[in-house]
Amino acid sequence: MKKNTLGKIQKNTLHQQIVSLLAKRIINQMQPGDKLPSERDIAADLDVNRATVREALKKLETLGLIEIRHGEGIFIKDYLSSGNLELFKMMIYLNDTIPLSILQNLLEIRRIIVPQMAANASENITREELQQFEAIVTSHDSILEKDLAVHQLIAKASRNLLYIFILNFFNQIFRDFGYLYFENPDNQKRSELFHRELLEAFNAKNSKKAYTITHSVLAYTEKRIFAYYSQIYNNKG
Amino acid sequence: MKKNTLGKIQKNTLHQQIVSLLAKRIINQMQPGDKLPSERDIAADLDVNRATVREALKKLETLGLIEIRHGEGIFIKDYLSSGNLELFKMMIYLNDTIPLSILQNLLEIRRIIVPQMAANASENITREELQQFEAIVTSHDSILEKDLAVHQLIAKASRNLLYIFILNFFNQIFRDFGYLYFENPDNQKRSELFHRELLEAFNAKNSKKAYTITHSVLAYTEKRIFAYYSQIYNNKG
DNA sequence: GTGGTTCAGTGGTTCAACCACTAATAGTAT
DNA sequence: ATACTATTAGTGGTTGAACCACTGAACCAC
Repeated sequence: MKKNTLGKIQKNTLHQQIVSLLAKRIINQMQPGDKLPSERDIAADLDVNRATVREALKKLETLGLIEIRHGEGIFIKDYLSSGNLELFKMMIYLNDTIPLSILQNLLEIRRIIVPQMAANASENITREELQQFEAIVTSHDSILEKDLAVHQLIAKASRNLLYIFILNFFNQIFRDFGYLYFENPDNQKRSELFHRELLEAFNAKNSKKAYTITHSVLAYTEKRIFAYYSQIYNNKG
Repeated sequence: MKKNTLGKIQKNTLHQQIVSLLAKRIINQMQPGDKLPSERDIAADLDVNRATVREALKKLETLGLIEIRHGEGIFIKDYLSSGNLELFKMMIYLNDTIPLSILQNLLEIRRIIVPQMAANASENITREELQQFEAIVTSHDSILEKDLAVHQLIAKASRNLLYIFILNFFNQIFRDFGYLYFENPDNQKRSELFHRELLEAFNAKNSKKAYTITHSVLAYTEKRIFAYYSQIYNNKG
């Protein structure tokens, strides 16, 4: 079976590896409508048990990448029509770096959604949540953790469940890549300023200001990240 | 929900039933951090095989509802911090009807995102896509299918991958509940008008108009749906 | 043609066993 | 007493073989 020949550290479980393997193969080499080999064939091909393959397939199905039809087989779905954000996230993580275009897409939508979320929050935030906000701002956690916590609090205070789940998506990505952004002290100070200003706006229940402040910091973030990327490309070229 | 000409044949697989069962139990009766019984105990309790339970758990894990730790057990995650939109969707479908508050949340965010998407699309749409748009508008499909297709085309033309995946979320829900909305001829005409107007705006590459038109029809939709709900409540009370 | 039957191939489920990891405990050496 | 190690019980991870349930195609009878 699977001999771990002391070469690599196999941190991932077997079915997780199969998920990555199949996902890459599907996205890069197959077309919607194509039929995958049978579970038995995949298992034999990878030299693993069929149950393990099934667990991997179950995940790919949940992501909207494949459709499993009893008695027929496994088919590639048109994931541009049926894929969900989790699939999008996985596609990002399959590569080592986020392509600039994808990053732009991500930041653009974030800039559209989050300010409105902040505006809603300013109108609905409770006294208790305001205290939590203050506790976050004055805490000594890392700026990344503080920023994530602030955003999560905004989403909660918006009183719109959907905002919470959408923000989870951004936060989960930002948690993995955001440390790079906050290595720059200027960026760190900018976010700390944002937190203080937003807290003020919330205290004043000024939704328009909350919107503007949030939009402003997100625009700043975008500029800085693009500048960072340009720098990389220039150094390479 | 789904319109089936002949009625209700639903043949859920075993592990799908287990997903629903466990999801309901977790959401209604358990708290984040709580420990689920072991896979063996769950299997014995439900009188099914452990492999079947594992497939169900795999799905719940992908949805961000639980965390499975090798050697330790299965724990409820704080899904308000880690759940994704697919979990949100499943929570909707666990009940037979969407609560009005959730529907409001859904429509509100749709009204924020989709107009911007249309504005982007008007600037980036290709000649070929314009022809596809026209083909959709002049086709004889049901208004629901046409509307879904139009939205999907907008998302594609926006040249932002994320819009596509976000729109999938809305479309998948709208596909199941939208037929109700289009039973009303006025709503049907309103959407057909929207399609024609938007096509015009796209042809003129008028992004501002595209935004306004889209925002307008979404606002109309919201009003009609709320009116519909109010009617229901009045009839009941 | 139409409808039923058979059959091969596929996913769905079961069973029993073992592997791998974790936390807690008991035991040992210092 | 303290620190370290070995053991152990319980958990998820994986395996192999077998059978069930569904689908589509080929075939047959009418």
